[in-house]
Amino acid sequence: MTQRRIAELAGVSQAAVSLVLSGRTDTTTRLSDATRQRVLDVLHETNYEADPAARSLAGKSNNIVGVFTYESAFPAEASDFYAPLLTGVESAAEELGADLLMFTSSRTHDGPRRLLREGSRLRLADGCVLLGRHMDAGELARLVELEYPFVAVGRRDGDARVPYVGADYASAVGELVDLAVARGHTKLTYAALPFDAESTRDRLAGFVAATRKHGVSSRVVTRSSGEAEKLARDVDVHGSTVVFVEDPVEADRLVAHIESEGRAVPRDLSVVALGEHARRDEAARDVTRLVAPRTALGAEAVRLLARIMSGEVDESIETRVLLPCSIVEGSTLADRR
Amino acid sequence: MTQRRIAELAGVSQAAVSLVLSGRTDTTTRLSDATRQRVLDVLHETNYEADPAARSLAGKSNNIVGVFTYESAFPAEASDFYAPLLTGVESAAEELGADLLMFTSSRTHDGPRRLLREGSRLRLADGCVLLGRHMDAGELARLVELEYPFVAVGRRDGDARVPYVGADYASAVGELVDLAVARGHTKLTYAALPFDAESTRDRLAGFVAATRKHGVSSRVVTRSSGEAEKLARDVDVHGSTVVFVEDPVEADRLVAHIESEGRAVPRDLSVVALGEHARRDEAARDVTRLVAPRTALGAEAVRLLARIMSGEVDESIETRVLLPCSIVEGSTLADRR
DNA sequence: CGCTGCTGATGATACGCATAATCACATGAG
DNA sequence: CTCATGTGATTATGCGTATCATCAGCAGCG
Repeated sequence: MTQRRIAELAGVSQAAVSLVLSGRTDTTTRLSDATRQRVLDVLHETNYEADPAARSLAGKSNNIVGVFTYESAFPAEASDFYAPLLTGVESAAEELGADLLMFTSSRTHDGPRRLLREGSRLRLADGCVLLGRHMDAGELARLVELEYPFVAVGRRDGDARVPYVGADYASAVGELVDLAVARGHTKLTYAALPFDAESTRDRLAGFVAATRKHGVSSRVVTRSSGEAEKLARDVDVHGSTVVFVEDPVEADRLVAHIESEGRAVPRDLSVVALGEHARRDEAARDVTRLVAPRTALGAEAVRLLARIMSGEVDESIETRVLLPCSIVEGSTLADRR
Repeated sequence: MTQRRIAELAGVSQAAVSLVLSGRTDTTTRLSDATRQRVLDVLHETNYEADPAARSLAGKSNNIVGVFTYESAFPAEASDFYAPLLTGVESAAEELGADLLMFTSSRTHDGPRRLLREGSRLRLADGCVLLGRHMDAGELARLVELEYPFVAVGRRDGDARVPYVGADYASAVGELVDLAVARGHTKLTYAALPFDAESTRDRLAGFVAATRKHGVSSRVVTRSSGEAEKLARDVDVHGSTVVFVEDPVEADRLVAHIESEGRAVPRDLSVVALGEHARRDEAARDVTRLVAPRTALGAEAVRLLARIMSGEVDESIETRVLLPCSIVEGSTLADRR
């Protein structure tokens, strides 16, 4: 079913059909209400929808949002991370009446997925949301140069032209420090992940700023996962009463380790996690922690992308958004007053 | 970057570029190795990729697999059901080098999602995988008539022309009956869901065939969810020693109810579930059950779709596939010998 | 030399849509 | 009556690609 067929059925020209569909009512393009109605009737009868390929070729957008994940998104291992994001992406897309084009094809034989290898398969989508912990800065820069509309999920301050929607870890970590200080803690240890990701820097910055503000004693150690024992010793040496553990899994491990030594959390040591893993064991301790608004991140990224695509990027639009994290008070931060 | 630009750079015509890209070597379309190489060089330098929209318009496919879910796919409530399916879909698509177009836009204000409302947004995909418990038979029939390539996940025997990949529930239920009989059970009750879905009929058929084969006493009751108590009474009246519960959640409830009455499972009553819910509480009883190969279903559906799309549907291809379920022996089926 | 057959490449066209340019016609003013 | 004006529709064109038909050139052969 094409516009030409519709036109024949309605006894008009193809152009007339296109005009009716576009809904424009300029002075340059005029149609009488009668013919307009005739065309509309046929359109309705036939359930016609314009061929998106042809629309695209003619320079129109199709309400298709691209989704690029730097790893496979659905498998159980990855789904903890991606599922809430995709939930938000999907619901925002649904609100916008947009479909999602997931670029699953871009796996290179060994390395991570690469976006630009895809060439212009990208162009089928009107814009693209980028998900993943480890994005290639070079690719982001090339996307900017191509003037391809996209939004990264997660803070990406490296290139000032990269639009992103991220979680405001700094503030949330600051709040947790406030809470610890309010409860009488004056010696704090921060256990950082040995990554150099944006979010890692962000959390640490929040910690440093807040401890400085309160003038409390703080110390930062960098620890790989699985070193709960070493971490516990580090803390003891410093004499901290609370540890801020960046990796939530590691926080659980630390709690388990402390308790396995016959000490108690938070009586002997308080533990705060700067994140949350989805597969939290229901039976595990309710660790005091921050929770990133993952579903909101996905949804907001799509909405921002929609704004960018609609051409409203007249400087007035803020293309770098931080959403607040929430705090779960939990039961592992003692009151030392 | 277009073929015309490539052509200018290589000093040939646009048609030549297209011919090189197509890789054909007919007698009707000839290019000297020299020019071919020249074009290839330019193509390589520029990282050119054909515009999928134009390709599509010119009648070519784009390696895009459509995915239609009859409900939102990612939210936690639905993700139990969809996540494993999508995992399979994604990995098979990745193997095929295909991208996934997810039709999230087709929500009607109240009712379920409708596929054909989408009109030809569908056509951007070369074919489509349909996921969901409740598909509209009319829509499937229309898709067949449109000769649009698609594959349904889940048995759909209503219309003989509908290709599907489903789980072989009948055989698996039969095996479970075999197991129960082998363990000395002679009076069996089947608690069916009050739906008229294909899979429901399939499971019941397997039960009926197997009990008939063994010549044991069987009885079928239809029970809505949440009626564990009534179900338990039904079973007692009949004097069955084992209940086959179609709804896995209901099976858990039944076990809990029996035990709350001071009776034991499987000592006083055996319970077999004809399915598995993903959110199984780790602490809950390890119910004897069958497990549908959901990830395999998704992957196989995409592979079948790929075969259909490539035009190999010369009757020789089986477009209706049943994959075997696996059996988890669990601990709720007693040995009565 | 004229014809055929072959090779290597190009021109033309269609795909379905959006849109600028154009046209037919009626109406009113001069 | 003629010309400007406005209205309602159509024609023409371009988007980028695939492909068929065509063409120029050249060699072989009678």
